[in-house]
Amino acid sequence: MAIQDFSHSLPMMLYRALDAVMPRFRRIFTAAGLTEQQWRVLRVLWEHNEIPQGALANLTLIPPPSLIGVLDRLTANGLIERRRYEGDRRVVNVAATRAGRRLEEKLMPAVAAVYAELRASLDSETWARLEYGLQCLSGDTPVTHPEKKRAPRPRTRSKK
Amino acid sequence: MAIQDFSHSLPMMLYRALDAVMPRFRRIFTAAGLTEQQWRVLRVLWEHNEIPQGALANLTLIPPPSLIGVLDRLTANGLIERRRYEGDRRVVNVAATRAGRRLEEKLMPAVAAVYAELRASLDSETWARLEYGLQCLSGDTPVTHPEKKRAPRPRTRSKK
DNA sequence: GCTATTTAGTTAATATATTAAGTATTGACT
DNA sequence: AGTCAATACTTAATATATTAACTAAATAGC
Repeated sequence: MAIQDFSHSLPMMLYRALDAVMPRFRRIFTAAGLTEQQWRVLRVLWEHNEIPQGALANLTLIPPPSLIGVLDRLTANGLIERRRYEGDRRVVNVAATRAGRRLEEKLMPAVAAVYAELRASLDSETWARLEYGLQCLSGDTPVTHPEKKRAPRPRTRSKK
Repeated sequence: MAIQDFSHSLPMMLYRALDAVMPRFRRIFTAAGLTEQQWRVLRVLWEHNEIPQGALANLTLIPPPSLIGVLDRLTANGLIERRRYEGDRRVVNVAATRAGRRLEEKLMPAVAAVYAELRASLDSETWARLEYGLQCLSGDTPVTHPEKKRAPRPRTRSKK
């Protein structure tokens, strides 16, 4: 018996989930002339006014060599700007321009709506367990366990 | 208050999970001179002796325009071959050559080992719930519910 | 029988991913 | 101060993704 059907392997299930989920979002920002990676960069810049390029690569999951081109095109479109950090001249900081920031109000409502719709398509139990499993895979220590809600911390025992 | 922290959005969690999981597999088949997409094609061909290109695109999640090039390179390396199907001359069937099939015995053991290792890194409960959640997202009616069993629904493969 | 439409595959243009190598700074060390 | 290694980014080469348009073969309708 085969070790595992390829289509039901975890990586393929992850890819299929993304394939099912992303198109709905993509429609929104491609309509605004953005690619998915450009969207990710802006999304991060709205949360961090100014951020070094390396940190941006980590948060967007865009590999540094790819990020170069993404930032080039965003710069060409006047949505971001790069500023060399004087404290360490190897570092390039990135920030959204006013035009870049304006896109937040223009696009976030639609994206948030799709996200709410997506979330509503699963019951909250399934959603929570899914997030938990994904965090485990990512090596990200989850804070909440889907099953046992962490009891409100007992006052008598402070240490584990 | 922000609707949702970008880094904890479901799409980014899915991407991070893949980023965490894939490198371990990738090392194995890049060592054999295969890219990830080439690997996926072969993986499917080992399960289906001969398969039309469209079905191959669906199973590998490689978009048809990309598949062209992937198959070109696999053909150039003597690992697969394309045969036009005489019953419907629009169809191109793809099959692994002997050299392509030989790679299965060469690579599967290592891949299976990594997969077992991956699976062992989560407890089986978490794993089952993760799979369930991913199937829900993919619009794939799950056959097993992590908690309660459910009757399978008739399943139609819709694209788009 | 002939046309319009659909299907399976392909090509083209632009944007990204992947890997390796290269550059400029910085920091550590002798 | 001078060398070496590490850091942050960049460039280069090849492989894929995405979208639209295009071809050939099959099918539906009339």
